[in-house]
Amino acid sequence: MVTLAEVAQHAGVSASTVSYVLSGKRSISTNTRQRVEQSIRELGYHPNAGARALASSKSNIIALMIPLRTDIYVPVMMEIAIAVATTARTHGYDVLLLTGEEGSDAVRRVTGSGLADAMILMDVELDDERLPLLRSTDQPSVLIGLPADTSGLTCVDLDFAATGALCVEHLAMLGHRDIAVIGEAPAVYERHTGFAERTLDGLRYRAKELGLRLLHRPCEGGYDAMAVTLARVLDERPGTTGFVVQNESAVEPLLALLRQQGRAVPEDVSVVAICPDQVAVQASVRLTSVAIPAQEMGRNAVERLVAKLQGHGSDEVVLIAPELTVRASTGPAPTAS
Amino acid sequence: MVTLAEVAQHAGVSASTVSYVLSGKRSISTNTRQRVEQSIRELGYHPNAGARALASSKSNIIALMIPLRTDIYVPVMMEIAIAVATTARTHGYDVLLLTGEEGSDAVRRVTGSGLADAMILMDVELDDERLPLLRSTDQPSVLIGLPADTSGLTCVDLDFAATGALCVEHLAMLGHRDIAVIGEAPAVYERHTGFAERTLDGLRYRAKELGLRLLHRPCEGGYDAMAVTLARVLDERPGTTGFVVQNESAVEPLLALLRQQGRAVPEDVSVVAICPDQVAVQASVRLTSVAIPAQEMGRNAVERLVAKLQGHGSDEVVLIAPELTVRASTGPAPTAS
DNA sequence: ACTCGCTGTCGAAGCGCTTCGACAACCTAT
DNA sequence: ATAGGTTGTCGAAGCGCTTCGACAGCGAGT
Repeated sequence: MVTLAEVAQHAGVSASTVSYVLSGKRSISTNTRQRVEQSIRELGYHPNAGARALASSKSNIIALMIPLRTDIYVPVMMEIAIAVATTARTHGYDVLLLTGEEGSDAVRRVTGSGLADAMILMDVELDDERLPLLRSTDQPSVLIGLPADTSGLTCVDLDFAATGALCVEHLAMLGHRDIAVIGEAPAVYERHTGFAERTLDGLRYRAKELGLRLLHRPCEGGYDAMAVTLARVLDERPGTTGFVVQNESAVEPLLALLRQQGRAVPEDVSVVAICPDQVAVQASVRLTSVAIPAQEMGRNAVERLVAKLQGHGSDEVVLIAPELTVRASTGPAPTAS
Repeated sequence: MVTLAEVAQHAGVSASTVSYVLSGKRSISTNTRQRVEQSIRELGYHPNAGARALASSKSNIIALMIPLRTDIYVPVMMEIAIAVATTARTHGYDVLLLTGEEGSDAVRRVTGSGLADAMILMDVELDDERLPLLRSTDQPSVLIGLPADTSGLTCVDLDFAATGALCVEHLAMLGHRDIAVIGEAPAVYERHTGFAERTLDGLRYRAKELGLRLLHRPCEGGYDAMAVTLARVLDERPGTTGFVVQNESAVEPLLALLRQQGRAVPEDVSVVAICPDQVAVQASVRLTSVAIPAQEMGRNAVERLVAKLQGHGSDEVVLIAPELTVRASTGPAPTAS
């Protein structure tokens, strides 16, 4: 293992000079810098992370806490995680992967040990147990998702309320009056995951404003669950012509079931999905959808965090505006009678 | 921030004693130990990770390199990652998330800087650029996946060759003679991803042994791509009655298309999938499938790695035996006219 | 010519921990 | 009673780096 001291010796300068070449925190003559850089290359020097962390009390690591659960759309999580990792790298940070399993303990461990300089939390619940800790520590953090009380916190998320509103508006504009919402699994609502509830709020509020009838049913996803849910919906509201689907694993089953029942999409019923674009275009009917901007959320979270670590950057809530892309699954409501 | 020295002072012992209480590397009297532990609790002490890493030259971190690409089944990757993270924690390790983006550089960076003690690589190609580096360093590593040459490496993977064979056998036993394989996206084969090719080898070898006809077609996934692929397959081999699907995003499209064409599953055609159980049971027809044991792979990889870090544990290739679960998508071949 | 203020470099002091050797205190075996 | 072995504790060195203050050298301003 090559050390700073060896590089210094090889280049004929002091250790501190090498350090300054590396960090750029003091000016170094071009000549010296080149000599040092040459030595670094020749010796294949890599600064030791532990020593750095100890001396500078900075680890250059960002902790990312991902949920253990797999009842919410996994590819979105993965995409966010990857976006976080790659964006972090462009800022010189590495990413430590924590699973939600440890909960608050993980937060304590990481902040306490200086393992990471900052953290990003995903899958935040409305009243998350980790929040008090986050507020009381001086370690910067960013949440992906929105808790009930955002005071003193920085959050990045899709504006799910606006997303809900947008879906309703689109259907309303096309003349649909009876709308059914196929939601996430019941467990997601039971644990008060913000995004699901906020979407629902947006849907309901706008539906009321526009005078539409709205029926919301959680759904586990998969064919069997969807079949049961759809049957119930059509039983209660036979006139339903518009669907909003928020559970990606219910999308395809819904389309198949509708087809099976002889209801054409989009001639008889319209379907709007809230899902990643990839899902929307790969479905059996190209879906009109509001995309979940996973990459942007991940990137944004890191950028906000880095800003905080550099001193500028303040607590704020960033809501990404939803965008609805019209594809082949929505059309004018069938004229009644 | 509380330091070891402060704990020592509070407990009335020396710093080294506290250290030994923490590590258990020397015997400590019950009395002293309890006093120290009490102080640790009272002061809320957390050992500083950087200092620890520097002094012990161990970071207690395992690096996990995941692929950036999203053309292979993402939930499997995620499940592996989560299994790695949770298993690592039970052994006292944290996980550093690296994306494939940096390639060999990441390996160099991590080993050179002592950021991690060991690493796990996913999505290994048959002739991976990172392998020479891995062989030449003394840092322990485990691959999830199988390169062409495994000498000097530890690998964990599902036995995909056996998986292919198993699928063929199952269909053969049911009387199917003409089998079509719907594979991963062409890009996956082009970059020589081991698992895809090994599955194919297993399929072909066993098909030949059993005297079956086999047709393999890569497929991007999604409805449109699957429609084209299926049309070609049925055009070339109209007598095809058995399908093996390895691309999870082609499964549902295939089922829908078959239904659409009036081919009943499993009465007219049988479908075997290679996919996680969750996908198999959520499909529109409960699928006979060989499960991809993501959790087991992640756990196994970590355990092997930890063994290596502790000195025991040697290079070896662990192939997990495939298990085929019969569900509702396979049945006897229709008697030829 | 003399001071002032840069610029570029160095030395030394830690950062908080692990670990080695030393050693006092005690126990056991002779 | 003495040598030998345990057991529990301590002090000090050092892991590889960052960073602060010091200062030599030099050009510019008066």
